[in-house]
Amino acid sequence: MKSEITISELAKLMNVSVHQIRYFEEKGVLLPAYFDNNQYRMYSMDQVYQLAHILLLRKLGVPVQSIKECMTSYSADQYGQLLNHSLREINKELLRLQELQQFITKVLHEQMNFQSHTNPYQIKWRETTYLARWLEMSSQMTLNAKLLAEQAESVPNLFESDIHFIEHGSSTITLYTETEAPGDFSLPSGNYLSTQRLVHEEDDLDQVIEQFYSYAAAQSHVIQGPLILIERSYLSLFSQGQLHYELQALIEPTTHSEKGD
DNA sequence: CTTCTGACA
DNA sequence: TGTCAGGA
Repeated sequence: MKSEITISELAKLMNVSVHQIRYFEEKGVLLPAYFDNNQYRMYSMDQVYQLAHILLLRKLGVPVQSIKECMTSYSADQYGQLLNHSLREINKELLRLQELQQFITKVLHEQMNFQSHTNPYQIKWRETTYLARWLEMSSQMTLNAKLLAEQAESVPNLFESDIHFIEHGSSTITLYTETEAPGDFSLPSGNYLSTQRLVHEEDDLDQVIEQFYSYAAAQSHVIQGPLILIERSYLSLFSQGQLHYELQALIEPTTHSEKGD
């Protein structure tokens, strides 16, 4: 009996597809031990070891194209460098995944937080927040694609961040993203009146803002500083065609007696 | 039933 | 990389 195996047996043994084995052959990295009379490829133990090496190199990120010269001419030292390099790549990937993981949990938390409140208005304690200026525009102007495209400095994951719209004075609105201290601008810690809304049209926002101020007045909250509009476009994932906004404004530490039931 | 080549998405 | 055709 012959000790060689067919391509499908090799594939099953090594947990790869038959196609992939032929592909390796096409690229000259894994030749069969011989061809049977019926043109079937036959593989022996040598090929098994060889394929194991190829698969290992693939896992290390070596493209199939370069595996040939790798296996034929690499010194132990060069393999050391290769291993070191892929270790660095893996660490980068790990970091990327951890950031993604953080983002996902953040979205989940914010989504839960948003859904859970029956009263649309809340008072939130906010620690000092540092903001990085990213774009300034006139109050009249609405944010459009052209404006974004023309902006030279791009924020890495702009639409995964909380974009703060703050009106300074009456004619300009500045867009900020959160950052580490010191930043270009900071929001003081304190109690903020907050409301979160989903809006269809950007124009609806004006009404929400009006309502916000009337509510504050009705509750005798004295608003300090500018209105802060936070856009979380990533939360719109849960609601087709609507944008998620949060309005916040610092309120004066009221001394009203709140312990009445 | 298995594999082969070649083409294609 | 998977899948399909058409032949051996």
